[in-house]
Amino acid sequence: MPVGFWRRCAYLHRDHFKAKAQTDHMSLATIATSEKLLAWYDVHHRELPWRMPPRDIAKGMLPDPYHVWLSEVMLQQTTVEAVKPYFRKFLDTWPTVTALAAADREDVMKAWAGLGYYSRARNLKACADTVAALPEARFPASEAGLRALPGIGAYTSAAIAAIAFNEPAAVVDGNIERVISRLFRIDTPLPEAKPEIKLRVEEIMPRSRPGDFAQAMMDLGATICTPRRPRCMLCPLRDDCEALSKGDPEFYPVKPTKSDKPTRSGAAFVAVRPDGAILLRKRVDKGLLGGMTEVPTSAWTARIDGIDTVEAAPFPAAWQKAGVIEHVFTHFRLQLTVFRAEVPDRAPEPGSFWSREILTEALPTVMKKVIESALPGSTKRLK
DNA sequence: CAAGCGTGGTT
DNA sequence: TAACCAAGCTT
Repeated sequence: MPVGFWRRCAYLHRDHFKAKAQTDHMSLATIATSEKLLAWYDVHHRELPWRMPPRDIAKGMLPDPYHVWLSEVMLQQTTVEAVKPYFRKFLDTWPTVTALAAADREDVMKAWAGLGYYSRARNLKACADTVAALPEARFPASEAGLRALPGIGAYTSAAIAAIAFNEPAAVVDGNIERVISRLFRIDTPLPEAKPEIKLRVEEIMPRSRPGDFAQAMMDLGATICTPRRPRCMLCPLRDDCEALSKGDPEFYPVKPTKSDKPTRSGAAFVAVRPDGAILLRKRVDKGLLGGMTEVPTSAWTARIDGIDTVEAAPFPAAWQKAGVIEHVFTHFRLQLTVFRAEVPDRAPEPGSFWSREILTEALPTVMKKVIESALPGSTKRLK
């Protein structure tokens, strides 16, 4: 290939960037960075059930805002692999936001059971109800409009606006905080560094492809610019990364150390009726496991040697110790001593109910552990 | 604004 | 094993 060919290519390349800088109001350097990222994304993007690939975005298509919203709420502090089956189940059961608004709240909680952070499920339903009542039952098409809805905060509103509505919103999640703090070697610890990170994102964000750019940054953070042992040799931004040039990308972002979790303990009671039904009750609609279903338990004390005896039982019965389960929540560890009793049919106390459909109840994982320890096999779906 | 809020996977 | 982490929001 003649030398002139390559010179011409380089020239056209620069010309292309100059044109982009004009239309996107960006500097040449930041254009170069974001163009490298988008070129990488075009080839290496992840295929995800809720995602419209860049080739279709390029044709002018946009993903369904309902799909984007549902996936974004599910993905809050939750891994992609954990979300996939829930996303499919929700879409199968409630194909539109109108369908979700028409659903029973209890059915939504049951479908969310196991995914964690249950305020998300309560807010999801409240948000669906709100959107369904809007003209034409459409999601607001702006970041500000979305931000006002329950369960939609700074990140999610920007993400939906950029991905589903092509609005040039600055999307900042945990991945992007990591990528940006390394790229610009930001020594300010989180969360203090958030405003600076957002400014940097606004700087390098190409106005032409806001949704692809946000997802490209997240894919880069998830697959290349990982928290530990980042694969910098494969990174499309390796030549621009200040942390890499100094040799310490793994050091970023700077975060305060977390204090260790205390342990709480208590007792849980699995009452089994002759027909196999289990006595359950509903937790209040706020706080830990709010709105979810549980077996009767004692209070969970801050002591490891707390109330773990039959004295805390909801009613007298031949309670037998069935085991001890441990569970780790966000801010404490829980140790529950599990008691089981075969009991004759009895009227449940107010707020309690008998259930033979354990598999479909809104039982959080900790309660499935409790029941499983008392009645091995009862929470495992045969398949 | 710091604390509260789940769960499962990785190191 | 314990620590750390994952597409954060609410109060």
